[in-house]
Amino acid sequence: MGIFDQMKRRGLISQVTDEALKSVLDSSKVSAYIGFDPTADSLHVGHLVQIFNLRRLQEYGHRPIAVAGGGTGMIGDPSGKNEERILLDQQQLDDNLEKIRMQLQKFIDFGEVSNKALLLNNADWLSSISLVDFLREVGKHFSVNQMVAKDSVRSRLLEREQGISYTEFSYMLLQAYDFLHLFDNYDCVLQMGASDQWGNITAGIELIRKKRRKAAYGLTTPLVLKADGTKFGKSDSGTVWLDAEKTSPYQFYQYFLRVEDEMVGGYLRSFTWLTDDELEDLDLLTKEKAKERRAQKVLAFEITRLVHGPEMAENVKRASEALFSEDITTLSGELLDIAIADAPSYQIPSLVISEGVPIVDLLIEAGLAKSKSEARKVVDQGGAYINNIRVTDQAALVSSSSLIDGRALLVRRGKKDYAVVRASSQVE
RNA sequence: GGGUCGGUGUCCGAGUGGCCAAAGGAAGCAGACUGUAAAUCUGCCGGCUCAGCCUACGGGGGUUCGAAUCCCUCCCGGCCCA
Repeated sequence: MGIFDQMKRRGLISQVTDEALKSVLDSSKVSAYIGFDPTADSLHVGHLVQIFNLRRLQEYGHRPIAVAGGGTGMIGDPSGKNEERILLDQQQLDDNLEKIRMQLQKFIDFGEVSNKALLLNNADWLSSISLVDFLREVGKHFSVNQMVAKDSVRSRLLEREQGISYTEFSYMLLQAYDFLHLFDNYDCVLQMGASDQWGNITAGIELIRKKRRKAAYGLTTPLVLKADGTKFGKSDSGTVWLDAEKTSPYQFYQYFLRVEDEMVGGYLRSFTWLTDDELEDLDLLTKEKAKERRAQKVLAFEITRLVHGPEMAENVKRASEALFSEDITTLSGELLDIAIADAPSYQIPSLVISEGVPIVDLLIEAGLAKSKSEARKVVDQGGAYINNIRVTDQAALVSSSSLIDGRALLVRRGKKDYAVVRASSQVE
């Protein structure tokens, strides 16, 4: 089965500009690109669909091109945004770009294979073109009438309170120019992206058609959503990032473990390389033995493995199992260490804990509450636990007697937020 | 530049001199039920040295016993006109 059918089967295709794309992909090796604007210092799970698509392309022998938006990032894509963005400064963009570059390299092979991937920065060609040239070469081919009709622009035009600046209005032209540039210099004939990129992608295809009289293709993937219809990739604590510094592998794993039944099948298809048979088996298990959450477990493990590596996936899986087991206190010594090695944790000098630490302070120190008021409320409402035992007294002191194996204890807030508190011998 | 409407807590959005830490909704948090799911129900939802105090209704200044509410000024945004 070709890549097109494979993607289709997995529900990864929202729209294509031309059905002929299938035969193009099946009968030849092409170059295709996806752009990533450096709007933050890390990519997040929402980007994974696109990253994995590049990877799929490569597996099928095509050449993936990842374009880092050093140039377009300076402008700001209005697609999917209902308000004008704040412009990022150069320094921030550069920093972001560098981090994103590092992340992309983990997923796509830029090495010595014949169809090795390319990583380009559109600032290289966008920042050098003069405005007058750009308007003559690119702008001339677009009618404002059509641009205004594009979803990303129209919604902003219709909005009462929020307009759109000329800067953002121009964004689609820059992206169109990117495609033209890649078409000319890298034989790139396909651009992919999320469905909100449709307008920008077709703009590029039109530009190529008008200027070069050649065909280029576009393919969009469905926007990944959560069961409640909101955007995927936002957890309670915010965006789920790929950067382990911003979202710990433990939290990352947990996010996918908690995916709703009705979404898990789709996520497995988007984010893993399981075979059709495996997928169907898991679908069935979700349906008939939902309680076991087999699919969620596979999803969480697989995606953590892809993003953070097999070893880390194993560790956080173990940590999750240990933390959520009832008899945490019976775990001891070595086993405890292994279990909680990659759980969120912080250290507290043993001298301090031997004097007793107020539960309220402990919750804050462990990062489970933002203020004393919040911590008190949690205790009041019965949401505070030490070693999985509920603490209801606001004034309760936690002392060394709570330490498991004399070394660590477990603080929990609510059902699922844990922190491991380790006692350290040095006093700082 | 002119006119006009607007800027309220995480977001949306009421409030037009005291009863306002500010209606309502959403989000979020905790609890119950479950499966670390969804739905539902209950409570909470600015901070603190917590029957009190402090900080908050774009910024600054003023009027007043008292302002989110009135006045002045500045900043920001929408729309219309130039």
